[in-house]
Amino acid sequence: MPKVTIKDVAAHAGVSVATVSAVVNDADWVTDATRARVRRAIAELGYRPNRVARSLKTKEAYAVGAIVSDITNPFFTEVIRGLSHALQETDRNLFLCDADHRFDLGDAHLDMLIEQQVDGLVIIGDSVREASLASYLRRRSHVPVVAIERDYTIDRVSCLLVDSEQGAYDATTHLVEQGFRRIALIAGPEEGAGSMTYGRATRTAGWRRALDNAGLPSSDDWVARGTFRYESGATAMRDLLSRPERPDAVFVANDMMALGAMHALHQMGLRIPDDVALIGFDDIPVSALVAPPLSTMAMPKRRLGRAAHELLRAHIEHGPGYDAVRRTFEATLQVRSSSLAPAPVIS
Amino acid sequence: MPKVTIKDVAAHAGVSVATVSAVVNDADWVTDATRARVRRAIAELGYRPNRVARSLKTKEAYAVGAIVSDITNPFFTEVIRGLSHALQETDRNLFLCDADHRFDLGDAHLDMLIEQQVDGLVIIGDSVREASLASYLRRRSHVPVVAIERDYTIDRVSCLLVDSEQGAYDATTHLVEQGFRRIALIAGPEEGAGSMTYGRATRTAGWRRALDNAGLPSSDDWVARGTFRYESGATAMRDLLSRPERPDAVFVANDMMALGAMHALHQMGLRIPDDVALIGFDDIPVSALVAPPLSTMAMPKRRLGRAAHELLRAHIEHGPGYDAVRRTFEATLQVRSSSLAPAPVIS
DNA sequence: ATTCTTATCGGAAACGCTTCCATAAGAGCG
DNA sequence: CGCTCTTATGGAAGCGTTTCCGATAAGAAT
Repeated sequence: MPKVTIKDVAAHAGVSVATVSAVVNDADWVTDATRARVRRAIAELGYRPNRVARSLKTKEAYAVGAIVSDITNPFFTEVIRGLSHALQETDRNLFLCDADHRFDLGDAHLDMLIEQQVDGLVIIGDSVREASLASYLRRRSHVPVVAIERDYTIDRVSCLLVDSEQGAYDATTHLVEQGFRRIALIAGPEEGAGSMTYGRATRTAGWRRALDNAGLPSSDDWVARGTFRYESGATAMRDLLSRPERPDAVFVANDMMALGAMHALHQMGLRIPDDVALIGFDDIPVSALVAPPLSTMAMPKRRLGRAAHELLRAHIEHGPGYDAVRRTFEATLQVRSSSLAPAPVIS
Repeated sequence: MPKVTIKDVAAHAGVSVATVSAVVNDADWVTDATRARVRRAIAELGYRPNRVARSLKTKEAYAVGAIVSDITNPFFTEVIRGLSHALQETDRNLFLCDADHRFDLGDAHLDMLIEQQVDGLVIIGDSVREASLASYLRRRSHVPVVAIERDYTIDRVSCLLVDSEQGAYDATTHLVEQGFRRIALIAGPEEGAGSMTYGRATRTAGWRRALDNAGLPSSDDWVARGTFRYESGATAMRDLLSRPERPDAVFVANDMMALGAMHALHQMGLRIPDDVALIGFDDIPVSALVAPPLSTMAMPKRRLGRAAHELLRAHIEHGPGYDAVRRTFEATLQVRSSSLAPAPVIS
């Protein structure tokens, strides 16, 4: 079965290729009679339009590219699911690239996606360096770009962020309200200085504001640092427990580390939340599954994905010269057992 | 900046488009001098070849499509990572589609991928019905297809499977060796009859063989069924515990359900493995993180992804008329705390 | 009956690239 | 020095679409 093209259909239906194209694209000038004839020919021959040829002509790829910093991270896959669904509804394909935390891979993928003429780009997490992206956008076609959970200060790049400071504040305040008084923090990598301005970096600020607000201490004696990965959470927890004064609660900057902390606590025979309470950030699916279920700040993951698509579509339709958008979403408190006051026993 | 095409480069370098094409594609007949000149023109203009145009001419998409039944499932994302990396090395793109357990979505994606002229297809998990795939392959271009963890009996479709029967046998035998005697099973959906022949379906067979082998009972009184999802594991566990005789160990057909079972056990105040031991299947990353760490049968996830790519590439290069391959991988026992004999206390 | 609209359709160019084939210029040869 | 043979390069067709514009036919208007 040699591929059947629009010409074959035209011949089979006894019309011109222009006409076939018209009925495929729902042009309004085709007679019902011929339309039916063409439709029948299409069905009989099993014709499917060739998107590649169409793209070449229309200069639309009917596809967007996405680069994600870590496809095995549950947080990101939820975002991708949201994006993917939205895309599917507008009949667009998704080029998905996994950078696996490697910037060189991210750059390589960026290259390919541009060559692939995608009509939009979404960057999820920290997968592409600011400099790489900026230089691409400057010297090459300026495709619309929207970033999720990554804060770029590049012209024409829209950013979808989560209000980490406020989220951290809410999480910590929740701990305060539950009666905890020695509230430690397991933060992400050292911020400030030359480091990039993640949303996450400000989680420390939110924690501090909440404690200041409650008249509780927020000195560096109460903070340990991790790398956002599971193991580093365990290490940080052990670090915290080895200090002179033991915390009775810990706010952890993301769930993966909180899970690690939980593991360390279990190992040392400490109970959660009775001995040490815990609250995380991200609300990855696993967090509800561990014992005890982990309290956390929930992010609108699917919505982030969908929003990225909507923005992209708006940018694409608007053509060059749109205004980059910068939108921040709220994280909402998700209370589970790990952060509850020990006094009134919860079943 | 209007897009710079091969013509612009040719003009700028004072050569023909054919020559530019030749140097881009590393043809061997170009003089070093002109090659250098063209290279410089390319650099100065920031030219990047248009893959769409190239694809139209060469009839190669330089991309493969993948349809995954659930992108939020950690098992699948590991497979995808393997696939993605392999693809990246051969300079091919990945169209990734999430079917979200919906066959209609899977079909829709199949449609788009075919229109997109991908040069290969990999189907991960149960995302596309056998009938849909068969009809596509019959009536349309026969692109190479390789399925992972899904057993198709379609001509020209290669399958990469895991030896579930043997894995289940090993898992159950491990339980026997640890001294457990009342070993229950939480299986997947009802098999046999008209249901499709998952690799997973044979996990029941492996469990049974191990018990028969050890002279232990393997009647239906010891088996509960789930849907491979977390909640169903909890339900099945409660079901099992409500029966006259309580099991002292359970082999669960996948980790997600095992996690659910674990949750149910915790809720009822039962200890693992002291009261009931547990072993799962898949070795998703979370399994190492829960308390107690879950024993499981590890699958070569990344290798599956890479193998899919290699097969696909072989099929593509061989052109039509290749022989479909059917390869099965071994699952290996991953012992953690959840399945250890309670007698000698483990730290 | 003639002209003018209007609705419906076909011809053909173009999108950016690859590739086959022709061609021009040297090189080698008797 | 004319000839062939090689080597480097350019011309042009064509991949499967879309789309502009012109052609045709039918009916309306005169």
